[in-house]
Amino acid sequence: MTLQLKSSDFNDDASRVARRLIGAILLVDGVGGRIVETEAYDRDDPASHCFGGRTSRNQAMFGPPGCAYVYRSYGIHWCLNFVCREQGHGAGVLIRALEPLYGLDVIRERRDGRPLRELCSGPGRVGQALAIHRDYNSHPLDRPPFEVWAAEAPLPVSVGPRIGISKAVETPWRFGLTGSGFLSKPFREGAKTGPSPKP
DNA sequence: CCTAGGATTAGCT
DNA sequence: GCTAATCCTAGGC
Repeated sequence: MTLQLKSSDFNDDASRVARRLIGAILLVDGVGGRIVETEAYDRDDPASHCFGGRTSRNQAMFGPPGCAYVYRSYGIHWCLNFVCREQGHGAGVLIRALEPLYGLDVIRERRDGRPLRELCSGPGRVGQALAIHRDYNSHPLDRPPFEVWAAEAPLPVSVGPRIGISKAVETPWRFGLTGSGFLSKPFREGAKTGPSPKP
């Protein structure tokens, strides 16, 4: 049975939500695919945009869980996060990569005809492929144009340090679908966790 | 007011 | 591996 995630599903630690989102389906106006890579960011986390408290930029992360937090990266890319925890806490999950599955023609056009492997493998690429922009900031994820469907089966998940940050570089809050060809970068060997092997 | 630098990417050496 | 592109926030004065 497939379930559409609602706001209460995001009222939890960002690292747990990030782990649980691996394998979920993300659509924006029907365009998207399977989430294969995420990162968690929390209020008491020097690498997080909400470290140091509320500002005009990060206010969405202090809003209700289950909404989008959209930010501009390097003046060029729009990146999408899912707000976590109870309202006012300040936490989120960065969507770093998708396996593109729905609206491939639209995605290819937005991504300038790049190869399949490069369509959504990186947070800026996801933003471009799904046409993320600032108007989606604070928008609820259980209402159009967003749809997020829960992963259907337990999946093998790799864990490792987050990418592209300069603080808290060792915190292992990056999660990925083990063996996926759509990750932004490979995980170190042995970084696998996931469902315990059946005895 | 001023400005350093960032949860990145693409293209070139 | 190196770095330009490009914007705008956050923090300092």
